[in-house]
Amino acid sequence: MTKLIQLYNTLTRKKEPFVPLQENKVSMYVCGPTVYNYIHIGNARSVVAFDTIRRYLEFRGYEVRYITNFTDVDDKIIKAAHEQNKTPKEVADFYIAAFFEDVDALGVKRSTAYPRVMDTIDEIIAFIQELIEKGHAYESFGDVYFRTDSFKDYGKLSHLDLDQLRQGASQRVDEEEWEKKESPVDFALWKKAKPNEIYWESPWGKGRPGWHIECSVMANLYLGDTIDIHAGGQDLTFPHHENEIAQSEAKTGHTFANYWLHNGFVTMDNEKMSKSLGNFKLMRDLRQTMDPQAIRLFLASAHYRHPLSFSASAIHEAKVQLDRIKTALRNAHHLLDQSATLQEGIDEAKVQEWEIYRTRFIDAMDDDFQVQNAVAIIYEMINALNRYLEQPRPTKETIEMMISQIQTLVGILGLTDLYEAPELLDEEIEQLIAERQAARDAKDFARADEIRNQLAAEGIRLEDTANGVRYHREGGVNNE
RNA sequence: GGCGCGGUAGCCAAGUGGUAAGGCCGAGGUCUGCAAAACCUCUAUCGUCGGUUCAAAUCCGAUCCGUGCCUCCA
Repeated sequence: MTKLIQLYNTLTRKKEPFVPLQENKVSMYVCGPTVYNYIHIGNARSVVAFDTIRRYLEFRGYEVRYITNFTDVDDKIIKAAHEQNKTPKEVADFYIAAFFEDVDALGVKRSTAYPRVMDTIDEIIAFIQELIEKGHAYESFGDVYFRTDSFKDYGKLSHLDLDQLRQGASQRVDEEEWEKKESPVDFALWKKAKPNEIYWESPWGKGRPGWHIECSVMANLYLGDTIDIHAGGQDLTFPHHENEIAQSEAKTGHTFANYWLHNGFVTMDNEKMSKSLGNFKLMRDLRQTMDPQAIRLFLASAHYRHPLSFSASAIHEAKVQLDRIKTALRNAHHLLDQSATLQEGIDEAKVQEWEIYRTRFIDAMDDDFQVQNAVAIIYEMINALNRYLEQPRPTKETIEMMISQIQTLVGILGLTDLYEAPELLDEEIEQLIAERQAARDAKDFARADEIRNQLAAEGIRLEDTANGVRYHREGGVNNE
């Protein structure tokens, strides 16, 4: 694999060949959630999109250091804490635990580390101090602001014009801020604590970090001055990521991140799903009635930068597709279990054919992570597998090769454990299945169907095949 | 106003110069005692108008519609 991965870089607005700083190693920072609520499917999309990219980079042989933060100091958390009569840390801890439950269900791989603001205060203060020393920040009435005019590249990521931003901001900023800020576009690095707010001691008095500074500090702390990939939702491009660049590059004098990746939104009725609009679906609620793996497959149904329209029927469609993959794997395994009747040896022509599928999958992913095209190839593989299983003389090793290929590629999409060996059945049920076979042999189809229906009522589905009875348990959520 | 994204079959969604991937749904068929699963076949000329070209969904111009960021938001 000598070809380079191409990825779309928000910074240059172009697809670029991906060349990490160190050969075979990738440093990646993805902005994590502010933990004052459960995550919704829009948040999940971001997590899943970059998890898939991370998994793909690992598949391509890179060692990925993958950092996601938790914002656990923030206005909304403070507000939630007051309302719930808890400390901010308690609120954060609660929603962090909930976050893991949600993303674990989606098959998201754990990050290398999950830094939290509360644990990074000292480093944040030191970082801000350095910015002040270098003239890029100033203290004002207990707050500290970033001096935007001191950073000549401001706006390079979002491609916004500083003068226009200044105009826009000047109309919005209130009188109090006017007094405190040198320029309306300056943003807070440190906020003076209001009464009854959580605070830390600092050279500027009691206060807490602003929103943007944490990511600059954590990325620097865990990944160094320059990182390979920085990612997040499109809505973070401005101001969050723009400000991160300003802070980090002003401090270090080095490029903060070489590649900026931004995922598109999940929409509801053609509108962006967002907490502020209130039109969101919590993962926690969706998981009650929808298979999380189907949700994950749904999230792979469009390119990560494009909008993705959420609907129950779309998830249902994904569930049907997921079942198609699972059924094919199950049927293949069923045939393998009849290995006495299978031929030995491997079909070299099939091996070659399947290398082509693999290559096409890689080509799709190499081109800015076109998962929806990669998934299309998986469906072609499923079709090819199903056809092969129907051949008169399939060989054991060939089937195993196909299963292995499918599982590897589907695993990159975070869909693992799609095949579970059929659980052992109760003796009673075994008896019934045997009885049904006898009934069928005796052409007593009424009795045979009766038993099949009875077992179906217990969630065990029987399928008659040329290679004996196949059964599986239908369980879990149905997505109906 | 500035900076973007998108308009492809009933639905979702690829395709960025050579006569439209894949999936869902639907119809028909094969296999099966039936069912299930699977397989096979069928279903589009690409928002509109104009231009460039031997050739355009794909390039250029115009236009209509939807939508995102510019303030917290994945």
